[in-house]
Amino acid sequence: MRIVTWNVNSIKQRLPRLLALLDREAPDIVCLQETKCPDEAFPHEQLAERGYHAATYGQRAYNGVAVLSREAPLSLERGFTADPTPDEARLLTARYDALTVISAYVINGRAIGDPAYERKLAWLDALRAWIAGTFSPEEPLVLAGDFNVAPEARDVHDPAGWEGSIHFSEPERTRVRALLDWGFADLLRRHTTDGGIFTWWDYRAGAFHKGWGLRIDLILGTEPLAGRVEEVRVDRNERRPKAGEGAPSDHAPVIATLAD
DNA sequence: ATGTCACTTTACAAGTGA
Repeated sequence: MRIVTWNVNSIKQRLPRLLALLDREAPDIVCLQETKCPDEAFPHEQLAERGYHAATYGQRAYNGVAVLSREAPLSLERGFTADPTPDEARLLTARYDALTVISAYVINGRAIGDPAYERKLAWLDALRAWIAGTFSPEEPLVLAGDFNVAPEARDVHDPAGWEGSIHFSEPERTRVRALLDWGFADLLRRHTTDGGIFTWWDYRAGAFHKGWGLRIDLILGTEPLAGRVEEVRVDRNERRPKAGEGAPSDHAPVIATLAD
């Protein structure tokens, strides 16, 4: 089984690259974030031609998440109980026979001390509480998406420079650890201990070219899935300006392969 | 720290969020 997560920064802008990725990787599950697309405008037809069902929770202009799958989900849930920002389309749960998949787009937070930063921490607290009250670590569950948090120093190109900044403050890292403590594994860390693996590079200042990246896109899985990890990699090529049709997202896809 | 991108609107330029 292959699971992908990708913050596409507009499904409309990234559709040619997404379709190419489906052809190239043949994933079973794809979690998308920042689709920036109302549900009725989602490109369902092009995806159906590739054999994918698209479960969507979108809105105009901002946010928006989706789960693509070869099999139609048994049920869907948009948002979660006690979401502090219920008007923002940031979380979608799709249930299948073999597993449950959550696609999440965590609040960016802008800067330490910004009201959005406090909302980010509260959102992650509420998410953990909902997961703990809804699921079991014994069941096959995936929580994948843009966490807007780099978990550890090895996930940051310049840890000393980033320490205490947005995406790499201790309160944010504590929230990610709380999810791991509940019973998730960071699937990439089941495959490799290497540092310097990044999933996001700022569009500005030539950050990608300079290697100024962070690993903030994660695929978390409970043990029934984490125990089956064969490989987890980042498709950095998707971040290159001329690698595909159209401009790149500022995020690269994360691709996990699990034993069947 | 900021050399961009995608989106929106009392739209052909400027503000916003990231």
